[in-house]
Amino acid sequence: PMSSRKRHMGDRDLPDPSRVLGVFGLSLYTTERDLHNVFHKFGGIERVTVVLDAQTGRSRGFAFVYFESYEDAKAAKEECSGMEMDGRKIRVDFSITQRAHTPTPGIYMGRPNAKRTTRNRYGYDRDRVERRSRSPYGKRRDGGGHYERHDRHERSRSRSYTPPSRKYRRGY
DNA sequence: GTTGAGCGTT
Repeated sequence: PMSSRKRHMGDRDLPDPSRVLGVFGLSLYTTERDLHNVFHKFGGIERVTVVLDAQTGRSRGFAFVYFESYEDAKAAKEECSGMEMDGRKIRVDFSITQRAHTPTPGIYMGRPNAKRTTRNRYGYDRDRVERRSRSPYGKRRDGGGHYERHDRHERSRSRSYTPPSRKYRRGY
């Protein structure tokens, strides 16, 4: 929608305005409830999501706030960026992504009713997965739910998908 | 109460 905005040199990759705000630099103790309390003053909110670490369940220090109207999102962004919450200066911007990532993108999950053996204990055959990633099969049988697809939106946004498990495990 | 850059799970 608003992407027809003119872009100039030096106008980097600013996120397109939208109803979704990304909130960064959060304290680990700031909750969705806290965020709602602050942001709802600017208008109707669809939902607030603090992104949690899958392993520990702790906040990863950022969140997404879905407004019902773009105008309210814009106002909230302008008013709240730089504001202090739980001792931390937060940064608020329009979100780049519009939704959470699809859980399992482009991975062959094996035949749904295949036996789980030692080699296949993950619920899918790992060898097949690797084989496929090097040279994908021509025939895809998406109808059977054998393949989980990366949805179009995400695909167009991300050049190379990196599984969260690898991306966020930084040696410790 | 990590010391802190970051764009996402069910």
